[in-house]
Amino acid sequence: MEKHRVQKLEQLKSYGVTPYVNTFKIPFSSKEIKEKYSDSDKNELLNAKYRFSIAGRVMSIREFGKAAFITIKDRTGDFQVYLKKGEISEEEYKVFKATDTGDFIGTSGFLFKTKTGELTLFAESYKILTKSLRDLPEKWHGLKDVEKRYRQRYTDLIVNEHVKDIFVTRSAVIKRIREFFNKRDFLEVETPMMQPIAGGATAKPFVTHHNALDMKLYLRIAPELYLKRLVIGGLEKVYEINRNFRNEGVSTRHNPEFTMIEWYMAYADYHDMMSLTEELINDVSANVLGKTTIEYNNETISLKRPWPRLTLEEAIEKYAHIDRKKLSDFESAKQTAQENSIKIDESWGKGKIVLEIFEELVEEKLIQPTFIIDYPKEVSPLSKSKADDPETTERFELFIAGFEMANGFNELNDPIDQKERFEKQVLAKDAGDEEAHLMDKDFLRALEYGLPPTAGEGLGIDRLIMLLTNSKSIREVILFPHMRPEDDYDE
RNA sequence: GAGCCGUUAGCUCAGUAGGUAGAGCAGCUGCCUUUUAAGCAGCGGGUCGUAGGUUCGAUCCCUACACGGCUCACCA
Repeated sequence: MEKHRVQKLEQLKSYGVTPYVNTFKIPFSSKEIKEKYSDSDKNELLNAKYRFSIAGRVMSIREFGKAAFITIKDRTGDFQVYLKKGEISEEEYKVFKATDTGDFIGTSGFLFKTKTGELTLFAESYKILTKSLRDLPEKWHGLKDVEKRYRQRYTDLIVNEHVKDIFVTRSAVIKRIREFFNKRDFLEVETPMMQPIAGGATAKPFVTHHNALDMKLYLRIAPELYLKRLVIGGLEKVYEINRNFRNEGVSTRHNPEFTMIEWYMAYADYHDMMSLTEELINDVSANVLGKTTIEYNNETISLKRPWPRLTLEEAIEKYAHIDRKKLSDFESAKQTAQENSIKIDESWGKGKIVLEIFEELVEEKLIQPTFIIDYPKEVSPLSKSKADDPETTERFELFIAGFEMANGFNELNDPIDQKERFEKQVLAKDAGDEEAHLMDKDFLRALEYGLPPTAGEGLGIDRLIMLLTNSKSIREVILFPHMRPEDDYDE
């Protein structure tokens, strides 16, 4: 706390004025008032004396002698208040003198225009609604310290306008996504965040414990297996927007908890899903940003449809200039990886090696939206195989700006095949692969009742927001990104 | 988990080839009744991230640790 502020707090109390007012009614936001009167004639305003009450946080005070201009800020923007000794009571003037930037004030008066034509409220009454006991960051440079910005997001939001814009955009994007799916007759559902078996993805889960039931629970790594149970139950078209938790490293693209939308659609296939994805991202960008060409990290990205659909091998051939014949069998794939200094593990099969080559040599080059299709079965334990090629699955991933944005596939609905794949995962788990799937017997039972032909997809909301707000780090689009605790802070 | 970089006033940043620190904004005191980075004059403010070490003396050099950023690894 700042001494001079505490002194002013004491002063206010000595006047018999509370520094924390219970309520103050403001019928209109600053923006609403501006929209209505900004174009009004100066003299007309003076004659009409439109009276309003407004409130907000004091961002700056420009004082001279017996008058002052105060800029306050509410959620819709800034508004200027003019205050003149003699036009408010002596006591109110004393309250004004005890005002610091950062305080919330409430004031009533009439509208007028200054010499420079700025719509301003001429104060006839004045109150401090909430006294602020901490100094705001500096007014020109704002708050730059990244650590403080994330830890004290409230401060960041007060002084860095762009930060607020990102989260306004985030909210609008999610709202539009909901509308997109609702319009198409999808049902929004919520499935367990705490799961006895963390399935639906390959990732290390967080573990917790339920005391009363004395059982281990995992924070979910994906909602996938529950959503498919719902399709089995006849819901046919479902989606869920919620958090997933993965106990892995943090980076500019990874936060331990992140938001995904997953949706499932019976009687659709993965090509339908790709088309829907093109439509979704175009719709969201057009409606939220008003455009479908966006700048990201000094690249211009066009969302114009259709987006290329390349198989893994085609992409490697095109972007890494490696003949796909060199990927056709295990030995040549292994040799190709070694020729390109890509480290491979002894346990990997051909599919995993080809995927690794793709990730090392191609992924970052996929700046324009591109679907990579037909992934090896080896790395796709929940996807359906192609009818004419059982080692390849009908699966795609979407890449934009060099990173993975979405992952979708035709859902494996053969319970016997699924059981075999789970068994392989269990073997891998026993061999030390912490990310391998566990056997989920209830899910197999559900599949035995019959899952209609279904395609499903997951799309990373945070990454989509990064793309649409030109944010280089995922922390810029998450209000409270994960941080180590502060060991101490100044009082 | 590894490497590199950073941490100085409320904020943004300088700085000391080792002699306990400065600027602007913010704050305080004056003057100023239409300013908007208001202006003018003056004043106060720092265990220089933490703990050790070297040294007559450390904010500066060394070591460890903490937190953060970036890159890599893991991954979405």
